[in-house]
Amino acid sequence: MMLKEGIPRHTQISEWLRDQIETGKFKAEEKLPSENELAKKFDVSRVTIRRALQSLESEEIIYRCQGLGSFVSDDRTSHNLIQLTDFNEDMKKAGLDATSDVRRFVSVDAPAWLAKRLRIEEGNKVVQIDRVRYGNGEPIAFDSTWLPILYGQLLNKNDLSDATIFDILENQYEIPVVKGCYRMSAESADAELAKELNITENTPLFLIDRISYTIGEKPIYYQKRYYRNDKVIYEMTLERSAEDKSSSEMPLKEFVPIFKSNK
Amino acid sequence: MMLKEGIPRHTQISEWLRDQIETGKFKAEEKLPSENELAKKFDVSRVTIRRALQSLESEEIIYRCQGLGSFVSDDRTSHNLIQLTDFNEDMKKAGLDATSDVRRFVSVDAPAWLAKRLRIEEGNKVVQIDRVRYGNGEPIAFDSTWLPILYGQLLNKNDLSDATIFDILENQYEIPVVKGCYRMSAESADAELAKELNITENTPLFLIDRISYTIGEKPIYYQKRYYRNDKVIYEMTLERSAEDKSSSEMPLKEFVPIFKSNK
DNA sequence: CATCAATACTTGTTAATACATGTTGTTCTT
DNA sequence: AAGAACAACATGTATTAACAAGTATTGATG
Repeated sequence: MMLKEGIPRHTQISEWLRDQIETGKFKAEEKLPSENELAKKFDVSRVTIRRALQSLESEEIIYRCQGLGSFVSDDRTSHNLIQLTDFNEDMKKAGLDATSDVRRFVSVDAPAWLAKRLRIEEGNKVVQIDRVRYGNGEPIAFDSTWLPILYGQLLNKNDLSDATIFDILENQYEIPVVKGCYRMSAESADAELAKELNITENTPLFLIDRISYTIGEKPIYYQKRYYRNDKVIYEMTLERSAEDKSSSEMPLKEFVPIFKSNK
Repeated sequence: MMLKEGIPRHTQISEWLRDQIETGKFKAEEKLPSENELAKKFDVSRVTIRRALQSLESEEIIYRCQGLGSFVSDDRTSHNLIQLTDFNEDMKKAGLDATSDVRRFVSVDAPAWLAKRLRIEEGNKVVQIDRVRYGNGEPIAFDSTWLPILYGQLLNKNDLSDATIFDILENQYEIPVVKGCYRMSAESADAELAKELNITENTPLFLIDRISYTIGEKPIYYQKRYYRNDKVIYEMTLERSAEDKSSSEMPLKEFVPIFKSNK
């Protein structure tokens, strides 16, 4: 096995292992080659192998047992991290077919409350996009998104049926979303929401309110999404590790929307 | 500096450093002694010191710069961890005075939906506790808590004005909460909720639904808490680290209730 | 005075080596 | 057949050694 120059060997080895695990060459709970075998394979010292394995261990990608070996962790679902997902991904995970209808695609003057969130001047132009989101053809959510004209101009009404805003900005224009600030609350459906979501007026809706930022704490868009309360619940799990009973800090294991079935 | 036997030196050294940092002997952004200095101080090899520092680095308690040294991290607020807090703590952080009125403290037969959540048999006795929660004297939330009789008998109506259930079980009876599963949704206020929270009927409320577990995945209690939507918003922030732009996984930085002021 | 080179410090990488400790299966004994 | 002892192999701990590479200061040079 050849190693490049210029990059630390332990880094290359842990990257190689990470890749093998991610692509399924080493499966969950499978035993990895022993330290000595790996050392021989890469022609490095055992210390270097251990350095590589330590990285993976601290990321909880593998775990190790003295006398037994190193193994691929099973709960690869979350390493204290949660995924920032968009609507389509969430739906796909839930096994639902995601579609959306664009109901409004206009340029408006930013009111004060919006300007503050997007860190722009009041009255500046912003693009507003209103969409109904469907899961298996049924309305699940309604959202309004506001983008500064700078970003809004990059979007095109037609693209939005297939791709998400997240997707387009990140993949087509290399504007990554590096931070998201969510707010959760409840609100009752007004006439428009009731009509679009096919529910009666004043039904309570679950509202997620989000500002997405790109590099340098720069807001990209502000989004308000109203979920049909009978269709989706957000769930999150916190777990305190067995060792550390002292603090009440816990890593978040999951934060996922759960789509309810029709019953 | 003396090291004990039986415990790995690198563990003792990283524990010592962790303690020094936590108790403020080394302050945020302060430079730690160099690896060689530490090696001399503890009379161990530099490799052992590096092993100790690596632990702290992977926990993001310190960071290190080649050529410069090792420094205490500043953002000790959250290391991918979020705190599992109870109502009183949340209120205290927000600078509000937390009080509660116990409205119901009864023993009931567990209906099917509750039995499932608490992993007990349908019809088994559970203790139900309904409380109104106040912040600075104003009603903020209403919650119902159900505990299997095993845990419920440990509680006493009078204790619950001051202490939280969380508190009593963990501190008085050493039953730690090691896991919490939260569900968030919206619901409209029924007559009782409207009366207790001093709002009009059918106002949307923000509902947090929680199962708390102790060691061994054993449910301790199930709680439904209705927050007044005009008083509380839950906020959370996700951040993607600068290096790792590949995955869309982000550590959760905060998940906190925000109490709105009267306006 | 500004610039560059030397140097003294820092952390980073890696090897070679030794022994400790936990796990498992084999083999010898009873 | 059951149990004890052992060997083989796994990871864990720790040392000594050397060199690489980044940072900051110092001092000589133009």
